[in-house]
Amino acid sequence: MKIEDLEVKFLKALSHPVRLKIVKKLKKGTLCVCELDEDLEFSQSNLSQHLRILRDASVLTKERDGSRINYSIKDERIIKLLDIVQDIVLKDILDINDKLGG
Amino acid sequence: MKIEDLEVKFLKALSHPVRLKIVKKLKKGTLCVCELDEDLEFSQSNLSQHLRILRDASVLTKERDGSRINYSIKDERIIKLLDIVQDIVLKDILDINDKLGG
DNA sequence: TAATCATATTAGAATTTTCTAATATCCTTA
DNA sequence: TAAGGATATTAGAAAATTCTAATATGATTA
Repeated sequence: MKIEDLEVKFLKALSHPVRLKIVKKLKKGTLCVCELDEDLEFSQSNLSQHLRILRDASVLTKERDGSRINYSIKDERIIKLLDIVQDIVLKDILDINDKLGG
Repeated sequence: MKIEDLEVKFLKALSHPVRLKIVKKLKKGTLCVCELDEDLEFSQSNLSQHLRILRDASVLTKERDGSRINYSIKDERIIKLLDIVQDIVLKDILDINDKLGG
């Protein structure tokens, strides 16, 4: 697989409301699937599918701990990356409000 | 629209091989549509559609110059962001090769 | 080792995205 | 103002993604 395809795969993994929420939850540290499942409003199998997509794209890693599976963000720079995305989007909202507000 | 939706929209815009290629082409600076059209292997209307998606997601901005339209990256941090994505993916490839190679 | 808890996989329907082809718009120049 | 060049829009078919429901796997405990 070419580098560009991997980049697209990586970005695509983050481009989903549920998956982005999952990754944000993990910014503070490792969580098991059961904890991730808590306030996400959809089925367990769906969560599992999203986790697989995030793993396959190298966003998350998993590790077994007894009967539980712990997930964590694979690379610290992913947190930085999400912060940049947030900044860009926020700036954009502010710019729009400026133009509307006068 | 909520912040998270905008973040997803932004990331989704970048998550397509053609669109990522377009944005990378623009890292060096502004280009008109005709220049972007050059070595991209698909129809003009399709290119135009991708450009709209990138605009709508605040990745690019456009500006008219006579009969031409120039596109550029809206926020410098987008370049930084793409570099981080590349680094993460590259590191991942190297790690995998390490494990395979011994 | 049977039962149970935690997580993963599969199949297929529903939704969304993408592309092509046709057409429209908007600027420039003759 | 007609013609041509540059870009955008639209409709709809094709392809990809997402979700649900059912089932499977794997570890723990009774």
